[in-house]
Amino acid sequence: MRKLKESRRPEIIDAALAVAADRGLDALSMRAVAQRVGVTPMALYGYFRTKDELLEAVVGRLLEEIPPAPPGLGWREMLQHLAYGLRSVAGRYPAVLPVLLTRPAVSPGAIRVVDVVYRALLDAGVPHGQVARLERMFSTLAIGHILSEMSGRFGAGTLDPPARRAQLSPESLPGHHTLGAHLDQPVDWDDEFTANLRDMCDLAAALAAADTNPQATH
Amino acid sequence: MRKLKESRRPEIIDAALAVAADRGLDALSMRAVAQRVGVTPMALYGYFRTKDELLEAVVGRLLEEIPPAPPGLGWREMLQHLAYGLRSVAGRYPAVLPVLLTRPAVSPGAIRVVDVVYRALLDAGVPHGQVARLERMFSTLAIGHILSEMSGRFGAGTLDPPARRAQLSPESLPGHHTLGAHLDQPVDWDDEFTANLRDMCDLAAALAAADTNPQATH
DNA sequence: TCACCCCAGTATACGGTGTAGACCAGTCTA
DNA sequence: TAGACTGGTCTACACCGTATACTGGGGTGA
Repeated sequence: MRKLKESRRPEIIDAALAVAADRGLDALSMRAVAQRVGVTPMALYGYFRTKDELLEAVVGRLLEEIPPAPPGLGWREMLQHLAYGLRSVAGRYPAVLPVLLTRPAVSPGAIRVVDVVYRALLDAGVPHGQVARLERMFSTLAIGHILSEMSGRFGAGTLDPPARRAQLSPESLPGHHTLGAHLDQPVDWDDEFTANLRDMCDLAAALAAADTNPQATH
Repeated sequence: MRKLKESRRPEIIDAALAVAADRGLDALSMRAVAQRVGVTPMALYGYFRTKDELLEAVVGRLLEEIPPAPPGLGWREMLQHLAYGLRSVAGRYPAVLPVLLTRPAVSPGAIRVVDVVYRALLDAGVPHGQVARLERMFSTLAIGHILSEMSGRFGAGTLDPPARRAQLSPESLPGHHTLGAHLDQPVDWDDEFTANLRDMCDLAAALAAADTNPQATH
């Protein structure tokens, strides 16, 4: 089977998304997808050469599911709209997130998303030479945050924070000691995501200002 | 086996790193690690309750390999030292990187690293209530950048940028069109990493300034 | 000296995974 | 009507994480 079939690709991608959505990360197996489609596992290999390839297609579809921004938004709102859209889409299909951070965005849907970010940053007045970098920074942070949050990196691991800190002598962790109770308060990840987003926008604004007003830099 | 043994943990972690380093992350199986140690797979479960727990320990060891910062550094230099240190360690064991972004940092080594960031941000004057968030933002960005860079997300994928853009009608990608040649220039990832780091430090400084000088916000 | 227990490590097995390779029933075409 | 193509099946392989049951040897108390 040199050339891949096209006909049922969308159907398969849908099935994969459905499986990821309601049976979770680890359950996204070729067998599970195949069963959902109503077909033998090996039949999928007529449409995708490997599971990885299927996942890439899933990511493409996922980005296309981000609703397009309503017209007339300011650049901050556009970036917010995109980030929240990505977050909610990712929340529905957490299993494919790692793929998002390790594969180049080559599908048409992905390029469309990148273009929205470019436009927003240009609107913000970020110098042309820095737009691409800032887009990478923005997407890295957004995806990284969502991934960390959903995979549990921001969680407590096997120990809760106080017990964890007790492992080490307090005076060897002056930072933790100074912050004290701040560290034990529960975090609202929605708020944190919003705050990070605001900071990134401020950063873009600062870069824009530094460009039109060079002596203000540093 | 309620309580875990300690004696050979370091040896096992070393073996895991070695396996990941020279056979890739996919080959990092309990069986492979066990073989490296010269023991039966099930013997590992006397030292780690699950594979996940082993991976957490591996992350810890990796962070411990970051050389400690020389004393007397300013907060920007401390953050830089840490970020570059992480980047070079990650370069030695690229396969373990995804683990860094998906497991909580609970080992003593990891906590030490987090503490260094806390101290730097406190030195910078970031308000106590925002230090933890900024640390997460900082680490997410640093790890995310390194991971993206090393896994090829920042690369061109199967198409080079011009060909990729040609897939879509140019007028549907105004951002790409406006940026034009800027997008085709090769990127120096060292420079980009440094620039992102600088921006993050500026962000911290801005938050600190907004705190001591509230009317300057927004 | 002997019996006991503890403990590190082993052996086996279960239910899962991705996927290679051979095969097969229809349908379309020469 | 024979042959090729197409879409799918079936079987099998090598591997995964890990639960359960076991074993051989050293240390200790009687």
